[in-house]
Amino acid sequence: MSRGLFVDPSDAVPLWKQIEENVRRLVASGAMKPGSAMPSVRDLARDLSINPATVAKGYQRLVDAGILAVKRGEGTFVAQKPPALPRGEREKELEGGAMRYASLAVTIGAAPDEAVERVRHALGDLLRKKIGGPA
Amino acid sequence: MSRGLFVDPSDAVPLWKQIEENVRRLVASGAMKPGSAMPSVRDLARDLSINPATVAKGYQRLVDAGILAVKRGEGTFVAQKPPALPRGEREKELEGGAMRYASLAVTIGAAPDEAVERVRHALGDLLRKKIGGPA
DNA sequence: TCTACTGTATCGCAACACTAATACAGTAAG
DNA sequence: CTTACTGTATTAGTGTTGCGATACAGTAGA
Repeated sequence: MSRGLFVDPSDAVPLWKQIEENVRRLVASGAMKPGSAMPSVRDLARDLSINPATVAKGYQRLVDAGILAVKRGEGTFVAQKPPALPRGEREKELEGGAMRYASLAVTIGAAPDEAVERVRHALGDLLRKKIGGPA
Repeated sequence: MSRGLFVDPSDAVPLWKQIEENVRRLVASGAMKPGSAMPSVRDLARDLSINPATVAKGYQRLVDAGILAVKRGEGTFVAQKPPALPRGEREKELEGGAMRYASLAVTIGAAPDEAVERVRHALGDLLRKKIGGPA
């Protein structure tokens, strides 16, 4: 049992990024509560059969983002306050994501209504199931 | 005037991909009509101050996708029938994009309504302004 | 035929990213 | 103090990718 964390080495997405995104979602969805301990880089690396440095890279980015906090020599923990970026940054992120998605939709010739509906559905899924992890 | 095509070398996105995406949108939005001639690889390369092979790579992918058609020795033209990928593929693309965006929105803690509204707005912009270019 | 234009194919160079291996530094418990 | 555990930093190997230069092949018009 690996605490709900999985990676897929055959995926084009880098391992460290898969770790980062998975943890982001686990925290954002409340599946991992503030203050709880993350598996150590070596433990998780052993679980996933990858190098500890790769796990460390994923953790590091999450620490930078304020999602994880590290007590040196003790371990890594979920931060007490999920950061929830400053209003400005948050809007910028969302705006950029919306543009990318809209651009894709237009490019493949999808009807705007369909594109919007698809997002609504995806959002519903995500919020309902919290996070399943990878299926 | 380069027919509404621009690229930004300082952007992380590859030049050939910028070309590909711009043309896709120009065609999808109707700004470039079926049968109309594209600038030659050399002309466009000169305009953009890049290598013809880079333009050719962008064109090649568009030809493969059925968006452009080439008459060897004459030039490259917008295909008569914008392909609009097979239903399956198209849906898959859209679905994936929606999931990515929804995931982002949830991660940064955006309200679903706001996320949806943001997409609607972006779509409106894109369809109204045809293409904005790099900006 | 000759010339000037089309796109195509191939090669090489440079830059970048991912992953892993190894050695280092801090903390806690025996 | 010693040991065993934390995370960190540095380095190296490997593969991928972007880009450009050059040579090749087909078509149109004088």
